[in-house]
Amino acid sequence: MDKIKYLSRIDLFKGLDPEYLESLGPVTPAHIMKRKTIVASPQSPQKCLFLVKSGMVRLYRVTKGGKELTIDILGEGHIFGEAGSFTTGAENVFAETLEDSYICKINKHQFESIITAHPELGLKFIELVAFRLKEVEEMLELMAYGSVRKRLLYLLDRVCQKYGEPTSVHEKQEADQTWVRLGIQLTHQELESMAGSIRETVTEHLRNFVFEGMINKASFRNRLLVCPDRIKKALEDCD
DNA sequence: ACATTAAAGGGGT
DNA sequence: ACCCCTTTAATGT
Repeated sequence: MDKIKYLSRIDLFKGLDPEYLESLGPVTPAHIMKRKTIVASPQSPQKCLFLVKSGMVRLYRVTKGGKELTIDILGEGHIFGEAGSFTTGAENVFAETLEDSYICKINKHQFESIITAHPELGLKFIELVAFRLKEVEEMLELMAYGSVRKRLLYLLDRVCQKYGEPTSVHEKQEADQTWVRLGIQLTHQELESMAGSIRETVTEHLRNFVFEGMINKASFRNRLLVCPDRIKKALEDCD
């Protein structure tokens, strides 16, 4: 597929002159990775920056007890990895594809020469990292003080913002309420591993959410329909 | 922890 | 390219 078109969809390169993208083309070779393959691990010899051109990648840590803690799920256009002293996401993180993905790998030198040649990319990069930091801080507060219900609501809300797609006419329609479909398959296991709970509890809460009309699972391909407004309201009413 | 159900993978036609 | 069977994963109790 068209390389430039892919590049323009990467957050870091969004809104840039196509001419720039042309010049970046040669240094951003892409790799096709099959579903369920490890893209990066703490053992990776090289510290690289990765661009997700298409597909889906899950970042997670493994705790001492062998449990996986999902840090984030990245879709098309997102970047991750480490490049020099800048890091997006923490160290000791595994990255695994959730579906067949098209991923581009940039090593430290390539990254540095890109930034040197295009300083405004450096600024953009800082913006992205800063945004991430904000997300993490917010999450931290919630994890420390929030109930499981609150944490789940928060996660759903965030996933909505990231992967919500507008619903079509055939799907859920209600006056005044917008429903979005999540462009991602969220299993109870994954929610558990993000909310730091146990699966049975997640199942129970999700059942309640359906009952309270905030989410709806009567939809194809296991992708939830969510009503973000109601989620937000419930979040405020929580504790 | 178990039973049921749904999805993914593989092979053959 | 399609369908069916087997295996594996997800869900509900």
